[in-house]
Amino acid sequence: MKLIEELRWRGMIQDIMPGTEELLEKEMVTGYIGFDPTADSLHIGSLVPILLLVHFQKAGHKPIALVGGATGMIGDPSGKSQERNLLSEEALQKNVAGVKAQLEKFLDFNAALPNAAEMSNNYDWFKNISFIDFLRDAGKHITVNYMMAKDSVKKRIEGETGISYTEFAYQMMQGYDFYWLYTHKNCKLQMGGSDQWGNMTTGSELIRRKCGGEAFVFTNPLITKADGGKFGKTEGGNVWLDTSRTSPFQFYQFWLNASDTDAEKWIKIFTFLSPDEINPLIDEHKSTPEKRLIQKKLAEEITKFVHGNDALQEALTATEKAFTQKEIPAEELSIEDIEALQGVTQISFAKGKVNAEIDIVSFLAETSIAPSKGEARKLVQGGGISINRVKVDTIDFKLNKNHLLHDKYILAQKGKKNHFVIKCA
RNA sequence: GGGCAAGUAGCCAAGUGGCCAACGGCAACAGACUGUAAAUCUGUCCUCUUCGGAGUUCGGUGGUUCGAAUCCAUCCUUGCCCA
Repeated sequence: MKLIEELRWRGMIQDIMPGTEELLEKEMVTGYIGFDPTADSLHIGSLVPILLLVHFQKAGHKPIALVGGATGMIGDPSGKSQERNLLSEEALQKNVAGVKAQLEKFLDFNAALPNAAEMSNNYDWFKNISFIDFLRDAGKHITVNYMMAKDSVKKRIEGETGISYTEFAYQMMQGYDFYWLYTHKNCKLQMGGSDQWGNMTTGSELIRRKCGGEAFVFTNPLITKADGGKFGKTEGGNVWLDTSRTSPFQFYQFWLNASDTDAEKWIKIFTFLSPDEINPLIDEHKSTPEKRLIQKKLAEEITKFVHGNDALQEALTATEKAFTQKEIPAEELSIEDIEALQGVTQISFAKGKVNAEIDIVSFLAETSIAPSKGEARKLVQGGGISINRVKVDTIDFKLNKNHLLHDKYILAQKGKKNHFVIKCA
């Protein structure tokens, strides 16, 4: 399958400029995607652009991952109804470093390849451009009328918060990035989320007006959930690509928990499986949905892609112990079983307090399973807490040394899906 | 610089002197049902709590009043119009 054809099938193309497909079939194209350093780790929202770059490179083209060290200092108004706070410079540098390190894992930078991936930081060229130069060099070629017609800007102008000059100028910077890459790296294509369409076309417009060049863009649809909720959020917040923030087990669980409709769409987007592999899976899932074949395959593939096979195996084992074997009484679990719960939230607790007997409310608050005693009480009263796989049905429940498994562990569950291993020493 | 309008809990949004920790919706969390799904129903949802309460809120600050999110003054922020 040709690249664009495949991406269309996967549902990864929202808008595409006419001529893009022809260009990609004609020659090896250099294309880029920009990543915002808004945090020091990427989260799964960035997976789609990452995957786009990987597909792009697999198809024989040359990907550039651009980290927005300069643009991150300004703030993109796209999709924001409010002016944003500026990040401090140190925070930004830390973020740039973190994001860069993660991106490096997914692309092939082997310089021997004709289409070796490259990494750039737009701070490298922006730091040397003076304001006057920029106004004369770039600003002169784009009219304010053109800039104001962009959705991201229009919404803010029509809304009641307005838009600062700083954020208004953002699209010029992103446009200049494209122009710079076009002239210095022969980069003719920009990809990105559909909310970036306006910023991206400003770039190809700038290239056309400044040097009569032709540059193309296409966007992927933003990932949504069928129930309208925000993609990439769990009880614990964002799902990150950094294992110290989101363990492989939690990462795997996120995908496993996808609803049927979402899983069917997501498996095309987030895995490299071919139609021949995916279509039968979808059919089988329709006849036996309770097996959740799509969810399992999706979770396996994407966990392996992001964290590697070892991490996937750990996640699978932990899932097995925590969910599949949940009928086994906690007392019969071996030390190995408990320690296999890798990635489940681990908490240390003073053994002395358990030996001395502690009430459930204090225990939950002190282990910060519940944020406060009041919350702990409400959770217990609502039937949301289990200790060693037995539901706690009274707030008078007390923990003592008889609850210690193998003399040091306590298993706790908040709700159906949040497991905790409390290690007492 | 002048005139007008707005600022309420994570978001949207009601409330225009006591019955207000503040209607309603969304999001979120927990329960039932289920397939660790969807839909539906139930509870919680400012903070802490010995569950009896206690404390801190309605852009900021001062004031009027027995009593203010609500009235007055002033300041800040934002939008619109005029110069």
